[in-house]
Amino acid sequence: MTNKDLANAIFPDITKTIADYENMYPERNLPEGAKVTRFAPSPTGYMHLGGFYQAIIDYVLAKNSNGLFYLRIEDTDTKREVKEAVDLIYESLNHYNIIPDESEYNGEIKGSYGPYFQSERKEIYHTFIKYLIEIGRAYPCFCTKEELDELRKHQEERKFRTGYYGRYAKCRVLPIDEQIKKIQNGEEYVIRFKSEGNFDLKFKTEDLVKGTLELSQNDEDFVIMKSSDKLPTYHFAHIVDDYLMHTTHVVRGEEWLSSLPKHLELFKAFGFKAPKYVHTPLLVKKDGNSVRKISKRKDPEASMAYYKDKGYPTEAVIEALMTIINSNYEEWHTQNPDKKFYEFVYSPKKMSSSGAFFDLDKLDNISRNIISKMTKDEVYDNLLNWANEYNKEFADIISEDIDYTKSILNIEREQKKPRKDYAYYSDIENQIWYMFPELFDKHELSYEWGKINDLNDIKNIVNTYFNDYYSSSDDKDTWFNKVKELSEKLGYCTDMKAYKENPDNYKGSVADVSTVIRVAITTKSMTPDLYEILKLLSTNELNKRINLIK
RNA sequence: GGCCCGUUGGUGAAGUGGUUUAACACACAUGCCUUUCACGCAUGCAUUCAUGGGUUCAAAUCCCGUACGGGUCACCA
Repeated sequence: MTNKDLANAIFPDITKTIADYENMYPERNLPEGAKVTRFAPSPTGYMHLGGFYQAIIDYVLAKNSNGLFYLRIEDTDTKREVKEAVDLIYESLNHYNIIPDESEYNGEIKGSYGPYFQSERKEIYHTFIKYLIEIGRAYPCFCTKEELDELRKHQEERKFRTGYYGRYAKCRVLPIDEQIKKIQNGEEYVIRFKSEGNFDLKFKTEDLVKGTLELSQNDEDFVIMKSSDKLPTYHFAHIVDDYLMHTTHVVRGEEWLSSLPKHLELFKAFGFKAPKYVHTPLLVKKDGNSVRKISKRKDPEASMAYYKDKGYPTEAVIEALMTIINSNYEEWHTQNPDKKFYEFVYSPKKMSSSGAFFDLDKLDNISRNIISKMTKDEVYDNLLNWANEYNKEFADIISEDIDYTKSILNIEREQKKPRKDYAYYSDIENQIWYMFPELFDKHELSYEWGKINDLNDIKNIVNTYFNDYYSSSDDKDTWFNKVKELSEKLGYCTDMKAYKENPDNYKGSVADVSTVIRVAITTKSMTPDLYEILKLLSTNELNKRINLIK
């Protein structure tokens, strides 16, 4: 009985060899230095910010080098799989226009290195495992869950390192004929890798972010194929897939660092060259005094859906992430405003090696700048897209008179330093509702009167102004001169300098009068240019609002 | 607990032995501008790089210890 007999007993139907697959998936025909990267999420829930952040790195790395970026779905854990997760992954990438060069979705396959779902690659994995068994580097293990629990307990009590290794790996010394007999008897088993490493020996390896690492060799006979569905574990699938798909750079979270020795030993066992690794720092969050990994459950902003729901421009989210990825991105971007984010040359070395804090304030600031630089048409289109999905009622209102809505969005926009009122699309309604009669009528009105808050004074100012002074055809200077005339007539100071020097000498200033008019019409004390607002509202609407003040 | 990684301001960080009195951006504060707000402008915000020691003429930068934080120790990825 030889290892070959054992391999055949386990995989009687596998007839292909590794060489067959190597022929099927030849070296990619790419320019010198091209990087092949992949985003390899497991479909266990929604699209996580941390995953997206890695996808961006993959994408930029590929684009930087005229390489290729593909999407591989790591669905080997059937228990944790969530149905819609794959859709969410695709939708998110699509929303941000991070389009993989190769992928598989809804039966549509792009690329010839697939399948791109691990669950469809079983036969490939089995071929590679079969080879490992044949050369004596993998074996079936019949230990039960109870036995393994027992082993761990035993090790913990003695303060030994836990795990299935060395003399604890009892199944690795089972005679072959016994192994075959158990299999033929239908006993449950997993396949384990037979490690040749020595934990007391260290080796050096390079990580593109962390630099040189000194790690202990792996000596664990870890599971490479599960018993239940005969699917490989992550460790094994990673080696096979990234080898056959010719991945040159593996970008993943630093939580994988500790299993690197396992992966490296596997590559070595096959005689394959390992890819370069980019272990990215985790995205963290301040929680009281402690810092923790950003969490799906506790932090809504961990989900990519959060940014879409709120209506952040996609460029803003990407820019915020790029800033974390390489902090010199921002400077580069200001110097190269017309370049695409993926033209930025990403440097893993420049990446911070500690956990990065994703700052929502910073995102808002970036987003305000981006929206402020859009044309009114762009803002309108983006707003409408967002509203159609998340605020139908508002979508209807802003679609009624498109030009009118655009005029509102255009207030103080076409100037060298446009206003930065909006950080995200869901915020816009809060800031312009008073421009729409139907929203104004529905709104519970609370007037933010300022210094002048006596109702008689207010009514006097407003009535006199609109009866005797205001004309919708006035230009801006005339308009403001009239406000001044009114102020003068009513005894308010029109010279702001003089007023500020001796505020007590006056009952108020032209600023206070302006505020009264502003609040009377909009209810708010802080709005964009009042002149523009008055010009946009109809005379009827103005009259209605004036009469509303009681 | 073992192993691994990390620690520069409220945040992202620049910085790899001397031109750093620690860049830049965000946030915050104050002032100016201004009919409000926003914008813009100006100023302030780490006498110090977790901490102790060492190497050196010279250290945030190199070495060692300590503390703290994080990751990982599954038939999960």
